[in-house]
Amino acid sequence: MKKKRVTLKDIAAELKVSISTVSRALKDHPDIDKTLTKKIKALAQKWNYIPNPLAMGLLRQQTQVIGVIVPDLVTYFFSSIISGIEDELQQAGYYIIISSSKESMEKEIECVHNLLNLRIDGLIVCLAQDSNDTAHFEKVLDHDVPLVFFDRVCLEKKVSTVVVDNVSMAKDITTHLFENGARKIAHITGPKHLNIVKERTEGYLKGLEQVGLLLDKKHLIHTDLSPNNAAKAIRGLLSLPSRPDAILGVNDTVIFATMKEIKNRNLKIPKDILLAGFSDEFHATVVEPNLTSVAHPTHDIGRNAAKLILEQIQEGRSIQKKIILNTELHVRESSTRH
Amino acid sequence: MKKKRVTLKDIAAELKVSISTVSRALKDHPDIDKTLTKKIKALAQKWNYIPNPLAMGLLRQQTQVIGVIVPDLVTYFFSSIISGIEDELQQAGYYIIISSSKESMEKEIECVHNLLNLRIDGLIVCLAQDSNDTAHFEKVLDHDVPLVFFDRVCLEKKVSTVVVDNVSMAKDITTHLFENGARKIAHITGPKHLNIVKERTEGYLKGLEQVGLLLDKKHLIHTDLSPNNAAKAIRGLLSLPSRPDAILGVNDTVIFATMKEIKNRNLKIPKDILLAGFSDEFHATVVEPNLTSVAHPTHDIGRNAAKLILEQIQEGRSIQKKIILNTELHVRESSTRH
DNA sequence: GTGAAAGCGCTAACAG
DNA sequence: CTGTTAGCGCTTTCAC
Repeated sequence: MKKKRVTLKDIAAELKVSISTVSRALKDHPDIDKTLTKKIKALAQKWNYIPNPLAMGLLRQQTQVIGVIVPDLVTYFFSSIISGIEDELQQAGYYIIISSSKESMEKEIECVHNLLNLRIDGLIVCLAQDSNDTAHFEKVLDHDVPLVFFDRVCLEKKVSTVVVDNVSMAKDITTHLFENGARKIAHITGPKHLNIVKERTEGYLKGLEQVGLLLDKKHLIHTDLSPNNAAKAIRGLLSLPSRPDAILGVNDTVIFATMKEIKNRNLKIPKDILLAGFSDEFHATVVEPNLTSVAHPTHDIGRNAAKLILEQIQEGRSIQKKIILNTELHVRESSTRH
Repeated sequence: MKKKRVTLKDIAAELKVSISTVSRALKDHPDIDKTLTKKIKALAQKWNYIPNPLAMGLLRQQTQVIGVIVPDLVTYFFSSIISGIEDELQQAGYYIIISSSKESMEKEIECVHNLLNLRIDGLIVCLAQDSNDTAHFEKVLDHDVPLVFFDRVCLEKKVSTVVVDNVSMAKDITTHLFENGARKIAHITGPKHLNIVKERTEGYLKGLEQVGLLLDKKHLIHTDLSPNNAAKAIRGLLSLPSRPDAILGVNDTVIFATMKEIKNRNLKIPKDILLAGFSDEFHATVVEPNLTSVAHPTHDIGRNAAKLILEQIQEGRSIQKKIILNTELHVRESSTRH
């Protein structure tokens, strides 16, 4: 037996008043008789009345649902950001629907359309790695749906973003490697169109310059972010006549692949090769040796993205803000020689 | 400017026909004139008409949304299960809303109510660790909302579940530890009311019995699943006069805490202590030494839970099925002595 | 073949 | 103070 949810109609019928009276009473409309209000509220309570969000949504043309699109669900970086988004949005009475683009633009486009068709009230996105077109996001803006990017961003002129200072992060980490004795510092990174790749590469180059090292072009490798291709890139690096004595990875996928390859060759970290990355905080202290990495404030990234969305919903108009969050370089065994 | 979504009304007005004609034409109703149908479809296409899910939902009393409640979002085990659920449901045209109970029953109850109030079409749950009451799930059944549990389950008489064979898993792993020389095998596990705890403990005891070891009661520890309390439990174990020479952890949290404590004491794995756990596959090959663990078919757990929900929605009635999926014992360095 | 009308649950302007 | 009405977008009888 489907236990039908109780509606205003049910309450009105029981109390022999009109639906609108019930509706008003439940929102403490001053016009309604206090005693009646009490009676109505009591019954609503007793019958466990909950307004039907579908009806409300239809009326107000809003769903209380925020879409979130991430490249994947299973890495700590993204799941902890989602956790932050959730914490912030749920106390504002919003729900989130999470979709995974699986690092594919095609899938990302599909996700955007699905969510738009669902009539979400806002959209929070981290770009897929091969997302090099913005038409689908323009469409989001066309529909006047609040949009926020985090980490991997685009359309920065029009859309609010939550990011970290990739350039200085990469620069600091590069000079740190130099200070620990590295003279041939390689950088394995991702597709060139991604802002995080561009910025981290820029920081890496600035770091080299600052410590007076020249770039060996063979030491700057653009690959994609998949473990297989990262591994291939690393094998290439390790076979070079000018084998690097330090590797800076663009993210954790790259770093873990790197560690495995280095161990396979019986090279030691940090003795033979220093290792550092932009990583997700969690694994870093579990692997051996512990990994030096830039800790992103993942939970805060999520919270801030959520706040920006809420702000836009309240303001009722698209705003453009850029929030830059602080990171911390966590120096651990993988990059220190004493 | 809010670009209003186009409605049947808009199309009807443009073509000077009635709304119902448009509605019918779009679903290829045989009554409607073929030419008219074509014209209507063409305009709908051109204007990018998408039915409003809110209106449909109100009409049909369904939302196409499935709720998912997990103890947390940030461990690989859960996020990869969610990934499986998503893969299955999205191709069936359903969306998922994920809530995290943060291992708290109170929060879990809140999540259930929130989702129920949202009028979800189904609910997939893994119990929070301190969830020892079922009233909130009875309420789900009362409302005739399809319900499926995975991994940590309850109400098995009435509700469909997706699980693994914990008893034999735990037994196998225990005998495996014995075969690798362990004679004092400890088991650190969680709250007694959880099925996975009960079953794994049972398997552990059966394993001991099979190889002819007697249980040292000090070696079976029930704690909660938090890293801090796990660590405390492990410190206790390691300080015992009868210090164990193998530890079986109930999950990855426990195992990682264990590893750290063992390393802190300068004990070696596997030389001094063997280690094995029920874990989430991913970290196991990243830590040093690689961890022996039972690999859960996480993606499949998710897919199957989703399938069970879809089945119940289609059948229109609550069914009770129990799907037991196979696991694999991945033997790695942490438990082998040669 | 096509249109009019009712209804899903709710709110809000308009009457009394 | 309370009821009536219209309408959010859609489907589905029931008429013609």
